[in-house]
Amino acid sequence: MTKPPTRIQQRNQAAILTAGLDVFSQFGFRGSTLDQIAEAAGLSKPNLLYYFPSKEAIHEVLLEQLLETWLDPLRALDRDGEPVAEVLAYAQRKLALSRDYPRESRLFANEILQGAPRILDILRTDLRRMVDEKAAIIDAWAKAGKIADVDPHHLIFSIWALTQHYADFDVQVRAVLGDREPYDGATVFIETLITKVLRP
Amino acid sequence: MTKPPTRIQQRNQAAILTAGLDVFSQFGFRGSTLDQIAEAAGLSKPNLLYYFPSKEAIHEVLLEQLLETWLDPLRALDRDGEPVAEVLAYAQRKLALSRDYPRESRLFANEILQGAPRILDILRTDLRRMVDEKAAIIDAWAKAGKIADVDPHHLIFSIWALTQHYADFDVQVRAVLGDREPYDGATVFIETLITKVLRP
DNA sequence: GTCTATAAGTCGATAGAC
DNA sequence: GTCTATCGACTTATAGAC
Repeated sequence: MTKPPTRIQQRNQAAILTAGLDVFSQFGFRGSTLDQIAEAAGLSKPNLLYYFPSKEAIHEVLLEQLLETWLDPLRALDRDGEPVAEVLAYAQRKLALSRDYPRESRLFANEILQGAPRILDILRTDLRRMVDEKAAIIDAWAKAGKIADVDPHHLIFSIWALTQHYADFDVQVRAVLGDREPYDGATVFIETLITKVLRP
Repeated sequence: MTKPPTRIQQRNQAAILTAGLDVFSQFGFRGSTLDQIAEAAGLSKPNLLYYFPSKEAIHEVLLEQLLETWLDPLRALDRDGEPVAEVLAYAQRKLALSRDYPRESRLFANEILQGAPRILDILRTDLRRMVDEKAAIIDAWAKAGKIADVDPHHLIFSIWALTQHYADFDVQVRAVLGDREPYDGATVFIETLITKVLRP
């Protein structure tokens, strides 16, 4: 019998995961220390390790939580919808993820930059399967003349690149834009871009 | 009087910088160790520190070398050229950098992800100045009706995002594409995309 | 549940022999 | 120029008092 977590357990576990997300997303797994995470969580280091058995365990939970929701926008792409509207909606959902969950985006970027040691199998199986499936839908739309005939895999890559850039390179984007808010212009630009690219 | 470096010095310094690029680009500054770099360079750790005074010094040289050439493609964008061809050529030069210097791209990505602590000033001054200058050129082309009227800053961001994605997320791109070579499709796709986006 | 204290190992960097 | 040996600080993780 596993006892339900007390309120104090829930609060501390949540604080540790939030702190871990802050630190891991900035410095990557190897560049992060338990001292940093413990301080950000407002706990002592031994107390942190009372809730999670190791540094690796915290990182693992964060990656699992991330992957759970990361593919939802693509999963929602519907072969029975209006083609251009479907791709546009996908890109805007992905951009909203970058805006609302930039730390999650950077956690993912760090993992990929380091060679994806913990999720490479998932990329090669689950991710590849879903991308191939959605690419086939886009290709069918193109062959039916409903959208322009562009490479569907690279179309999906371009949506990933365009949207994640605003989270992962946030510092650079803001350094160049100064006081202007990035996401206002990004929303308009990406809509224009996709509309033009897909016009037959 | 600084003596000219001997052949053995040149060889070891080059080996250390190459090794440092390998390691720093994968794990970031904090996640990298001198042991890793020394082993990759084929030297003992103390011998490595005979050539460079510190870990920071190796990283600093690598970042300087990177920044020297990183902005060359954008610098070459010429207001007197044919507008669409100029932007296309810029994107293809940038894509070639990703293909030929992926470690440099990932070194830069790691630095930005960590908040750009060592180059934030450069981003806010030199980079911003050059982007604003080139954005003004693109804007003038648009106002003259030579290309479509898109936000020039976000156009430049989109070229950065699209091209760097193939270096920084190389593992993911290859996991999804399987055996297909990424850069063949990317070259065609990006040319199509930019042509369509810029068509008035 | 939370703490202090500390074990056990790794890190960047140095000393000194050759 | 290159090595072995090592210092002191830091890092993950554990022991045990409260």
